[in-house]
Amino acid sequence: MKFLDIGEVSESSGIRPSALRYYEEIGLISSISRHGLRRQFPPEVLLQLKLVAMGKAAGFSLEDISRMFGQNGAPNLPRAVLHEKADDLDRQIRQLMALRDTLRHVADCPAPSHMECPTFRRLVDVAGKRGSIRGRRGRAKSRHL
Amino acid sequence: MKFLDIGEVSESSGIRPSALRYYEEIGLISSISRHGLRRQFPPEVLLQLKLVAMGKAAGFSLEDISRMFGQNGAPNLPRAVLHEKADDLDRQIRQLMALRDTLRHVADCPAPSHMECPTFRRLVDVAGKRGSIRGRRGRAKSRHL
DNA sequence: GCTTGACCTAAAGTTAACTTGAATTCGTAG
DNA sequence: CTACGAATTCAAGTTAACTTTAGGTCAAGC
Repeated sequence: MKFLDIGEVSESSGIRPSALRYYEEIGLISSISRHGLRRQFPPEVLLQLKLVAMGKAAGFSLEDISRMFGQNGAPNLPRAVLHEKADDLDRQIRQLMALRDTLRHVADCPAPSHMECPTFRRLVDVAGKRGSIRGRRGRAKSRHL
Repeated sequence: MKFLDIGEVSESSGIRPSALRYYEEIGLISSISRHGLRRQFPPEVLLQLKLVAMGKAAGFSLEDISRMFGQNGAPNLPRAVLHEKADDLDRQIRQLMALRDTLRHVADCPAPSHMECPTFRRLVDVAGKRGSIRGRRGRAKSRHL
């Protein structure tokens, strides 16, 4: 039984102990037992935390993330919903690629006002004309489980 | 001179008037004049808001975004920094793709515990072993302009 | 046995990004 | 000219995701 205490988990995940305690409090991860007062984490927690990091990078709330991969690592969302989320991610990826290209363009284009540069405008106009740009926080929550 | 008032901007951007006022307050966008009390926005504001949406989807703070594309639409960051941000985005895109694939995998894989599924573990292990996973908020701000 | 360092809890504080509410001001249509 | 609706300001409230602080606990090494 090689369990990790919070300092080790923090060290190798790069997440602060206070955040790890918070994650446990909200049920995102869980420690397996205590050694005295100290939480003992199973090694899989590191993989879970990686998933959490990916979810955060995608802008999901911790609540969404724990619904996607229940503390056990198994999702408690129906397949269809997971596929929807994957589709959302595809849209978001296209947006990020557009932003990346835009950034590189503005870094290199010598035009004084980008607003009139056709290349710039074309870049910005990628990623779907209407809708589907799910906000990163707030009301979006009420819209999709 | 066809200017837009806040309701029209809100309507066609999907952003609430209160948010638009907030954006103006923090200098992210700016109205050109007033008609009575009412703000008049130039049409380019819609393009700017699209940029803002892309930046938000990437997890940048509004402050970061306004540094990237000053209210004029011209960035006030040096080229090198912009390229760095583009590189960050590339890393993030790879992460989102990994998450997307993971999501599709868990939706379809019938294994009871994903933690032991090799396909699952491989998917999660994409996107760089160490570092570079810039947090979405908080201390990261102090790290990179 | 005592100290030390890593951990603990509970409660309060922080920040970004908005939203809400209350009281007020316009311009336009009738 | 008056009423209406869309906008305005300013202050206060909200939420997620943590961090900070204060005071306490414990196991391991000397």
